[in-house]
Amino acid sequence: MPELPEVETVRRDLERLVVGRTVVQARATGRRSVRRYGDGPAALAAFDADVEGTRFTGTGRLGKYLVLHGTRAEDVLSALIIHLRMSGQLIHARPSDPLVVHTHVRLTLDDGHELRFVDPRTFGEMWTNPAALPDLGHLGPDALELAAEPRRFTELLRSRRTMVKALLMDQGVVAGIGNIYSDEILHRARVRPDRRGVDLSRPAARRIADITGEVLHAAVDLRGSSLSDAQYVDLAGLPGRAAQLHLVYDREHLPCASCGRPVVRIRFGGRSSYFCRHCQR
DNA sequence: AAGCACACCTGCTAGC
DNA sequence: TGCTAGCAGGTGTGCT
Repeated sequence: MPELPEVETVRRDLERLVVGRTVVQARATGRRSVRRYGDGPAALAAFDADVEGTRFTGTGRLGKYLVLHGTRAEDVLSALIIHLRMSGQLIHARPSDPLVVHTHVRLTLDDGHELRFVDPRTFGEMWTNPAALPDLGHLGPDALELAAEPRRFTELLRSRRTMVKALLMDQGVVAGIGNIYSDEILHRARVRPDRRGVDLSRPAARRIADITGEVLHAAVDLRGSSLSDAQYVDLAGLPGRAAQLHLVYDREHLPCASCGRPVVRIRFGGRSSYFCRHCQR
């Protein structure tokens, strides 16, 4: 579920509530959430030992990956890397707060709070990297960073044969955009999702580059998009309000905000894509 | 290169 | 009312 604006909202909450705190106890109970430590029972203890004693010193984000930088007692740098995938949530809770089902990791902090990882579908994961910088080399530039260089973004889009929606969602091309925001960006840029990058006019590619920044910043300002199932919530468990900005996503048959014709949904690479046949060319 | 299909999971809902 | 098929914000692999 979470794309860049949702992950960025969680990062800002972590910066405020978790940075400066030390993990006095780590308790992983969900093996799949810490699967990089192996698939046996020892994986849970290995994760716990890795994280316990870490003092969080800062936060980072690359695309949809969250990074909690930290140091251990012996001044060893480490980074806790978290990907929420489809259904993961990080929740800042009190120990007395009831444990919801699918709580897979609990980190007890030295201020008495807990940082909990909740993930029904168990696609999400967390792991530590001994280096200060996590191994996220397969990712392209972060979408907000690339949007700040619109000429570079424009030429990148026009250099590829791939259909532009797939390009925007390719984390190796630009990191942080998923199914919701790619549809919203392409609608505002008036470009069909199945148009090929090389076939984009320079003005059309430039619109995508400029609008990417606008859409993502606006969504961050409203603390991310929570849909009807409320799977995405912030660190306090509260939904974001950015879904009120959606013009096409999950709006099949509803009128296009520009022309009034119905928004259509097509299957595209195995997932739904929403757009306006009249306004997007 | 690029485009599929599929795998990984649980939960919700639309339709029968 | 109750079952089931289909679908969901993501990513990785492996095959044409």
